[in-house]
Amino acid sequence: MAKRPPTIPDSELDVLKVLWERGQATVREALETLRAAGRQWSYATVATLLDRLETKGLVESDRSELAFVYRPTISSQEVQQRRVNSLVDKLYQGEPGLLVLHLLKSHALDANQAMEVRDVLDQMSGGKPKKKNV
Amino acid sequence: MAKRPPTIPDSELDVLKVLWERGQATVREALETLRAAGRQWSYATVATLLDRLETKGLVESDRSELAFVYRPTISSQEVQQRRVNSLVDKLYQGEPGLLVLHLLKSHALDANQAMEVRDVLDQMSGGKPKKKNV
DNA sequence: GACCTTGTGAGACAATTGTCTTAGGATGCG
DNA sequence: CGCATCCTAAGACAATTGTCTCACAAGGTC
Repeated sequence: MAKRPPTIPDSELDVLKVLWERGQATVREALETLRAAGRQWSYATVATLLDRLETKGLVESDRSELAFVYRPTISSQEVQQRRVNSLVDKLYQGEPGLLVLHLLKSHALDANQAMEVRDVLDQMSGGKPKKKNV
Repeated sequence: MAKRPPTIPDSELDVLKVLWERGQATVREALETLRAAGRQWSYATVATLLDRLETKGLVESDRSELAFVYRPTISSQEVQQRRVNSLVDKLYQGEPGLLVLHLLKSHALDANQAMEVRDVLDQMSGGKPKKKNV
């Protein structure tokens, strides 16, 4: 009986991102940040989204002050993890490698990132598989 | 005026996958395939999903026979592309490289795929890295 | 105390998604 | 022909998402 993780719609994700950035925020603070970032939402909309996030257990609120202070209870890493897994399951036969290949083929990495990737690969399978049949 | 691509909900995606696999299918054929794959849908549900996909322009139907024959008008590659781009935009600052790193760090690749990845990397920046502007 | 200002609570309301029911047209068979 | 099938059309209906309106409480201000 694993309760499936709640879905996070786009609008809620935008609000969650603000909380990740600042650590915590009131409705008004989140609103300002979102406005600055181009979202033209009303105060009530942000309040609703935070409320829904709390219902889903993804943020919690400190209600001791007049304006509630919201804090995320889920990390961006965890959300990334979920989204990536879901994508891999749904469109890459559960094979993360296929997604990696797809990404590399359609978007060139800059030199730094390419190097990092090589490093990770090298560390992965112990040493570096130098020669093999080709 | 770019009309944003239609969203493809999970249930529709499942039906679309059947069409990709078989090339085309009637409602009943799709239903059978989905049943075999564990989806316990009614005939009408599959019909509705195909209809919605057609409305969105993602499949087209040949109506010359009694039972319409549906065919996808979008490739799985294209859907993958869209999903990946959206994921990268929303959770990886638009940096595909970050997603690649994340994937490699959390899921080890098998040797073959690792090799493939190296190949792609090598071809990418025309050989070894470590060179400034070109 | 009478008034603003900020906040929350409750819920409206349309679009989308997930799934199905029902009505009626076309076909096949005795 | 008459009836059982199979098919599509139309739409019901609840849950979720995207956004907002309205009413009303708590606190400051003069």
